[in-house]
Amino acid sequence: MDLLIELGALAFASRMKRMSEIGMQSVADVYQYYGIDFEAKYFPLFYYLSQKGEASIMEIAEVLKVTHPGIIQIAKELEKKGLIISKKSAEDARKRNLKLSKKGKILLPKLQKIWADVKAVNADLFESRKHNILIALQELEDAWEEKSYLDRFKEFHHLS
Amino acid sequence: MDLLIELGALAFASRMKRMSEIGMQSVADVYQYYGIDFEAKYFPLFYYLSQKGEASIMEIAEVLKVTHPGIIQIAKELEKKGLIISKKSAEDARKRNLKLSKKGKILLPKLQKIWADVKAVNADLFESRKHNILIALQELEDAWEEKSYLDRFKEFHHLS
DNA sequence: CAAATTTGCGTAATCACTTACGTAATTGTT
DNA sequence: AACAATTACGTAAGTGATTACGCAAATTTG
Repeated sequence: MDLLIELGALAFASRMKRMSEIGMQSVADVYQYYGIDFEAKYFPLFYYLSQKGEASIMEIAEVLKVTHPGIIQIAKELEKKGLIISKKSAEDARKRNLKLSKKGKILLPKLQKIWADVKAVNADLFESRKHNILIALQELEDAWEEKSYLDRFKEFHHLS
Repeated sequence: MDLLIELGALAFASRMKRMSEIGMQSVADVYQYYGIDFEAKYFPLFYYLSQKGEASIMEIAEVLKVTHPGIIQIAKELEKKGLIISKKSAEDARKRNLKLSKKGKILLPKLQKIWADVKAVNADLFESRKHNILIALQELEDAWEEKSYLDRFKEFHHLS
């Protein structure tokens, strides 16, 4: 008996988490396959810097929708590996700006090639299905933004 | 600019995790709304025991697809709250069996009512969409089981 | 323009798991 | 029956994020 199926929507959160962990591990496997010293968790920050050039801690945290201590931690690791550098902003002394280091810029093309391949495999894995999980996820995120779960719940109770 | 959209499948794992956290918090809100001292993370274990009656640590871990130390931790909390009890198995002295306590059984009907309501709200939230995330998730879990991500990746490379 | 508020960052503690490892009980092998 | 291998459980430490809190710099406002 697969209890997880029986639980259905109620165990949704755990299943999402497990799936996300599998996803992270999968990307880790790919980096290892290429013998590249890069972790899946670095991707959002590193990718954003590769596009934006330079950005402050808070800006990155907001765009990537994580908390700023999370960015600080990942930035610390990437800085230790020499892939990014940071310096105080000239315009605003509160801000610390991050950008790719020379070493990071050298690594970038290799990573971009991997990312492109990952994207292609993902396209096959995700987009070729009748129920597209990426679209489904986006719809759910939008629905959540529009009205909180508890509000939906209360509404349901007034009706029933 | 919404980077998360641009990232698409590549940031899939982080989005899954975030969504799962929102889901967990939502259920927590509902318990609080009812003034019930129960946490979202208890659900899988408590629900399984309510169905199965009695089960060992490892059995639960396998069914719920988490590691056994995870079960031990949650069981510890539930035991402290007096909602479950545990005793060494008579047949196998290595095993420790868990089951609902009297207090747990008294709480159960209230929880079942909440779970039923949550399920109804979820049905509206999840199933009424064009792209059903539960089905999509199931499809993805099945696909993953069938062939690992790295294998897909390698296959893609041999072809390209 | 001084005081109050807000913003950006950093550290510490916490959380819900995990992996790693050790011990005791059971099972399998000869 | 002895010994090896496996299984069940427990503890400790690690992970990748979070919340809570504090300080310093910038901005707002009376």
